[in-house]
Formats: sequence, C-alpha cells, structure tokens
Amino acid sequence: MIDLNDLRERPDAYKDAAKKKRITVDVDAFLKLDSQRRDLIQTVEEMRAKKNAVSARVPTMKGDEKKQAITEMKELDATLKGKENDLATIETQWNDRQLLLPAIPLPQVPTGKDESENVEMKKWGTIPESISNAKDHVELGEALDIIDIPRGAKVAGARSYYLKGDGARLEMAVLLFALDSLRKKGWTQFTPPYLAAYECFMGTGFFPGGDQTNIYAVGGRSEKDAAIEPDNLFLIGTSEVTVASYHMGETLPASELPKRYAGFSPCFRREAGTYGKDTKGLYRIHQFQKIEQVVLCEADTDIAMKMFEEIRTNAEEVLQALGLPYRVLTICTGDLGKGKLFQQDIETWMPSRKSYGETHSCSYLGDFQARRLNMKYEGADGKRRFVHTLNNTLIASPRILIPLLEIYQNADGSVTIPDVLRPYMGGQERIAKP
RNA sequence: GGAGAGGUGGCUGAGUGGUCGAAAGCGCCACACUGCUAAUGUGGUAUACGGGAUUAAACCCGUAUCGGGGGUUCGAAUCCCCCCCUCUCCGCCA
Repeated sequence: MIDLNDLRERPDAYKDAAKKKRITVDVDAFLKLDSQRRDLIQTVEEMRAKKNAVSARVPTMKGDEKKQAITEMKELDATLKGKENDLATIETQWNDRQLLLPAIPLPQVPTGKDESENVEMKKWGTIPESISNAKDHVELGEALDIIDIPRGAKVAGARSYYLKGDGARLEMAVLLFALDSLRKKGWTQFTPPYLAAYECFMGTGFFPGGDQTNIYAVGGRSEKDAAIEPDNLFLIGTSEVTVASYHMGETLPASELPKRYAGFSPCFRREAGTYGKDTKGLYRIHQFQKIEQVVLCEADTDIAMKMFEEIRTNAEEVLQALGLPYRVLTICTGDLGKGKLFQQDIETWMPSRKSYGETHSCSYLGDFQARRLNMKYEGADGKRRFVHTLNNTLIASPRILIPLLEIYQNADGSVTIPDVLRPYMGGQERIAKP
C-alpha cells in the first residue's frame, strides 16, 4: 500500500514506477475513483451529521413534534441508505485497486526491462575447476543415498523429494550453523506459524496479485477432498509472511527499533506456471526450509539502507564461511516487485548449472508492508509513523545443498563436509557410500 | 468435537436503548505549590478518515470506531444473528 496523499500530489511518479516495473495499473482511473469516494464520503457524512443532530433532540420532544421529526428522519434515511450503498461499492473497488499500486523504486535502482538487465555488483570466491567424473547433486545424492527424488514424486508428485540419512543431517547442520551466526549477533529467533490468515499475505504484499497463485490454500479443493472443510488459512511460502506480521496493528516505541528477527520455517510454493522450468533436482521444489531475516526500522531511508547492508552482509558471511563462491546482483526496475524499493539477490555458483543460481533475495520495502499491516512506531516527538521493513534470506535448503554437494565432492564419489559444519555433524568429515 | 463464561481507552474496571468516545482508579503529560529524590492540588491525556485554517508543528468542524461483520431502531457499548479470539470443564491427542 502506498501513501495516497503522495499519489495525489505526484501521480506521474507512480505512473512512471508502474511502467518501469512493468506493472499494469491505471493511475488516472484510480484517482478518479478516489475523488468520487471522497465526494461521496462528504455527502454521506453531512447527511449523517444532519440526522444525528435531529436524533439527539428527539428525547426532548413530545407528541406531534416528535412524530414529525421521526417521519422526517425516516425519509432522510432512505436517501442516506442509497448513498451509503454507493459508497460501499466504490470503497470496495477503491480498496482492491489500491492494493495493486506500486511503490516507487529508489533512485539508485538500475532501469531495465527484465532479469537480464540486473546489474552484477560484486563477486566473491573462485569458481572451482571441474574435477574428473564430476557428478551433479542428483547423481551424487542417489549414489550416496542421501537424496531420493523418485520416491518423493511417488508420494507428493513432481518437485518433491526426500533427504535421507546424512543428507537430512547435512541440511540441519547448514541451517543450525547459519542460525548460530545470527544468534551471536543478538538476533531474536522465531518459530512462527507456518499457516496464516489472508490478512498476513495481504499485509506483506503477496496477496492480491500474481504471487497469490504460488500459495497453497488449506482445505478441500479436489473431488477427493470435497469432504474436507476449507480452513481460511494458507501455507507460507516464506516466514517473512508471519514474522513481519508479528507486530501487525501495533505501535512500537522508537527505542525498540530496529527489530532484528530471524524466522525459521518450512516454505511451501505451488510453483504454478513454472512447468518445464528448472525441473531437475532440488533447485525448484514445492517445499524447503529457510531462515529469513526480517527487520523493522525507523522510517528513514538512510537507516534502512544501513540495515540492508547489514542483512546482506549476514548472508554473505554464511556463504563465505561455507566457502561457496557467489555474486551479488542489483535488481533492475523491470524485475522489481510492486512493493519493493530496492532489491539485491545473491547467486551462488552451481557447477552442474555452469552458472550462478539464486539463493538469496534481499529487499527493502519502505513503508509498503507497514501500511498494509498497520505497523507504526512512536518517535521521541510523539509522532506516529509507519515503520520500514526489510528482509533477506539467511540460508535456504535444499537449494544451498546443490553447490555444497557439487563443490565439495571428491573424485572417489564422496563429499567432504565443510569445516564449519562438522560440529553440527558430530565431527563427521565426509559423506561416503554407505 | 460437546457444555459454559467472557472480549470496553496504555492498564485495572464500571456501564442493559438517547444526557456515553465512554464513570472511577492507575499510569502518563503540563502547570501550581512545597522543597527534596516524593507528596498535594488543578487541568490535560484514543485512533482513523473527510473538510477547513495554517504550514516547522499547534487548531477548528464533521464522521466512524467499546473483538470483527450484519440486523432491529429516529437513536446501540447496551437488543438480535453470524464469525473470530480468550478462559473453565468434558472428550481426543504429539
């Protein structure tokens, strides 16, 4: 959600943002609706004021005077009801459309038409030379009996998998190692709800819009499930949804900011519309585990951008400790979601793809989410303002296991466990054939 | 899942059709007084939206809000219906 006063003052800035973000919204149509709404509100409120004034005098009236006043008000009421209905109709449209308006990107966001024009900002690490008989993570996983995709498909369809034995353990090791890095920095860890109500998805910007198709709804949908009553709940695709919603509807003292929250959760994604894309292996799947950094801070872009650097660096440090080469991309306007002001993705080198693959996504959303979630803070001056929100992946598995397994594989088919993970694997140094 | 109780302002808590945006107390803010790390007195102390005045803020008018939504009524915190949440007991269960 955006600041409507700002939209009214400089509609062209929002038209421009929509165009650059390749989002189709009719700003002029919205503004027309907005002014219709305001006119109607004024009409309705004036009528209510008139009615309230008469109504307040009724108890002092008697006999015919009272009867007459009540008759008058009933007539007034008929007109008022009509206007109120008009207002309700317009307000619904107004609300729906408002949720689709884009936030304006920061000036430093590169202009570009799509992901092909994202800008590489830095690189870390050396891309390893291919070993002889190198396997991809699927072959490795099968040979070591730590990944089982066919049985995953049997049980839950395409894009499902099992991690098994040392594979399952390795995932937990990576997650715990990453989580510990934040704990050392004083972050607050969360196990948030994995199911959430519509308003959390709306509040964080996933609903309404294209992202909605990526979310699982809980409850019967197919003929087989018809007997199951739908629950008005959805499975989160990231803990951002429920961690950012933690303070929904609250006003926080400025002294408590910034909030540094680390959410751990399984993430569920339908991946509708991605048929035929990234079909091999553990790259694009329906369920994965992720630790997400969520920050609430003061409504100040300088402060927020410092937090942005902080949470991006947190992720980089994890990759560096794991010895995985990566690069950072600044996302261009055409690839920037409607609520985002600035975004950088981290891509980690994946030998089998012979390219970098997205493993992290760091976003600054200004007050876009805070407005939808009604999250404010009260400054020293007593003024209430919407907080600013940011988020970044800390680590997501099993996608991160792709580079981890492929880069750390040995010529004999075993996989060396990186030093920093060994304490989480009971000191184990490698994964070898059972 | 079954039975019952309840959800009021930052907090405690009154309020069963109009004089209630809401008593009282606590907390908080301002001023006064005393003069010492506090008492006392007086006043103030919700939010959102719309309009107007101003523009560094202050202010005025109106509307809405007593868990959420709908209804009855000229008028609802108060009556009716639906939903959500909390608590107690029973059942079930990790």
